[in-house]
Amino acid sequence: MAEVMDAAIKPRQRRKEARPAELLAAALEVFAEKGFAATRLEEIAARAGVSKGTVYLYFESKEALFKAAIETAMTPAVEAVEAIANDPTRPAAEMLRCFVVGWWERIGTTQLGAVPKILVAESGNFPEVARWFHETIISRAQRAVARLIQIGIERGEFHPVDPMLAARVVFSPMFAIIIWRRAFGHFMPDLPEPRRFLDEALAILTYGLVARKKDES
Amino acid sequence: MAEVMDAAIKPRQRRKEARPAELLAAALEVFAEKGFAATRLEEIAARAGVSKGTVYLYFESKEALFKAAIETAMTPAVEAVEAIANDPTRPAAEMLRCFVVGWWERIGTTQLGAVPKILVAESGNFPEVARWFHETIISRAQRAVARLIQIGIERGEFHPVDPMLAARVVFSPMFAIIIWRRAFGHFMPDLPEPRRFLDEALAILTYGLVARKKDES
DNA sequence: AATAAATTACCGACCGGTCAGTAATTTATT
DNA sequence: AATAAATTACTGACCGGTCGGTAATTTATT
Repeated sequence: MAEVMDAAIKPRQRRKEARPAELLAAALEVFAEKGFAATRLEEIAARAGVSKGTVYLYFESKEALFKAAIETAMTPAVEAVEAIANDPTRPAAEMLRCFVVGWWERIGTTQLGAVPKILVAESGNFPEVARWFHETIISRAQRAVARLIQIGIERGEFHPVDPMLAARVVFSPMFAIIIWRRAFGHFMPDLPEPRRFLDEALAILTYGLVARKKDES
Repeated sequence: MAEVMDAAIKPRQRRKEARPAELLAAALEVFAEKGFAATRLEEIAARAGVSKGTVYLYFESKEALFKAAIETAMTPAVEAVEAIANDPTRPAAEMLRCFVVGWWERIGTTQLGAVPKILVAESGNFPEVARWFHETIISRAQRAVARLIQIGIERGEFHPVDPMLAARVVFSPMFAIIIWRRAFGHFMPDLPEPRRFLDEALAILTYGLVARKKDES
């Protein structure tokens, strides 16, 4: 929005350094809204405050722009996310909460939250990108959670569940809320506050729905 | 496959009654794979064993075909799914399991499993369809689960959670596995057996990850 | 029963519009 | 003035949608 207005006021600026990043941000936005095939390069260009031709000064093709947008958006978040829950001094349940909340705040609430939806949508058309995403993002994060659960089990804090399966279970509510917000959020005023939802999810995941008769937590 | 071969052997069959259903099935398949914009009508026609022109004998437009494919696929499943868990004589946890397993078997394992992925992908381009899907499928099912949880709470079988939030939490693993299978299943041999995953999810949701010191379930 | 006439499901070439990508041109910067 | 950045005008491929024609089927006629 701001870029577009600037562009209207000051057309034909020369800002070689800033263009790629602005184009990538705009691309992520539009791809997230419309999917790959339905987005027009002209719209991306317009949102970045340039004309279509300019896009080709910085990117080979639409597909290259697409891949670059996803990779540059996600990669810096990966290490940060992986490190989030690596403080084994605290109780396992607390580390789990830290991880989920941290992931939500770093991915779900930001521009990056668009990426899962894009990849689900385009997995059929871009299997290589989907594979890359799954291996370097989802799998990696799930392995981290699985390790964390493994520690919890070894310490006797958790039931002896299958760590990898349990990691996926823990992941599910986060994945679901990110997708739901982006896909159905517009016309869904009754969508729960994500933090409340995640808190409830964490509570259920840690203590379960079933009330014990004897002792209460 | 069989249709295509038959078509190659016996071109130009006249089967007015069978065409619409075959076209809808083929459409659902291709739309699920490629998304709306990227699917070519010619491919749908080919998979249904007819030519492109024939599609327009039975459907107004690509968009009409898209909507029809989704609606006719989902609608018959809705009532069945809603009735699944309406036997309040059994324990709440058992009803919950019934619902999740039933949903998985009726939606997840069939052609219908493609619909959630399509709608996530196209929610930006077809807000009306997405809204319809959310209201008549997701919301409806979640309300059913919420009612079920409410009963569990009133009976003292469940903790006093927020039923609507908890319903979404229960829904998440099912939603996630359906999406994951369709989006990343092809190149993911290590994806868990869905039934094992759902069993683990149910176990965690009902009893929680945290082990109680005093009594063991 | 055989054949001709009428009907209609189906085909596929074609048209028009759209859009990714490119080449020619203009404008900013040094 | 030289060059690099950005725009504009253009091209060609592609695809949704149409339509004249064709072949399968039904009905009428003998």
